[in-house]
Amino acid sequence: MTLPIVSTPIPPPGDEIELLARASALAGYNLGELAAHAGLVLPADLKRDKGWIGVLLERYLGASAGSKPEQDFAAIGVELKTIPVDSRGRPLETTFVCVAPLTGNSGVTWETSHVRYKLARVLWIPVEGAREIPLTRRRIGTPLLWSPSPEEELLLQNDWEELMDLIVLGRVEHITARHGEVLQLRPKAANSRALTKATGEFGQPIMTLPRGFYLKKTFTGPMLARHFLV
DNA sequence: AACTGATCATCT
DNA sequence: AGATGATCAGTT
Repeated sequence: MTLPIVSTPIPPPGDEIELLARASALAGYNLGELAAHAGLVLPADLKRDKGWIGVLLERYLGASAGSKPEQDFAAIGVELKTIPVDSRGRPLETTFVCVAPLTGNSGVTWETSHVRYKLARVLWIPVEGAREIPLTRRRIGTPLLWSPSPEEELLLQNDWEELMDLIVLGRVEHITARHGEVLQLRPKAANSRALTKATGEFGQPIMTLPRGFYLKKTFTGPMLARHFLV
């Protein structure tokens, strides 16, 4: 297996087969090898570069880079997610999905939600994430091209509806990360001083911490496990 | 081990 | 301010 040339931006994949082939070709390489081959300087750790691995893999796979509110592979409708895993392939972190809308939610439904859109088709790439492993030696795992099963989608929908109901009812500040079986709502902000508009208990406008939807490890764990078992 | 709030970089 | 890419680190 040989690494693709990445010194020049590589074109988006034409279809899922091509995308999966590119991702599969990266499996087994470590971050030091991929960084060197791409001519990038690997950070000492991820403390100040939390999205570094995601950006690196975007580059190798031909994702439309940057911060556009679109899927990573818009043309083929696929989202890319790297997920840090332990030695047994279990997730080490929750997975950010998208920012939660805290205002203007009258009439929003699961069918039209950003969560459903983002998760409709995801290329999961596990990456060794144990902190004992130096960043340079952490290896890329086998990719998984995934869509939620009917059961998984129902779990997601139920949680999304529960959380959105609370938001609409002005109870966003009462929501904890325990609400939801598989989806949780937590801060997603530059820092604790960042505020956004929301609706309060009495329907009044309030300023609160921006929130995001995250997939719990109890969701992504079994999802990955099933894949690597089969 | 899960939860929880906080945080970092970059771009539009 | 809010989107992209997420992980850190203390507490329970």
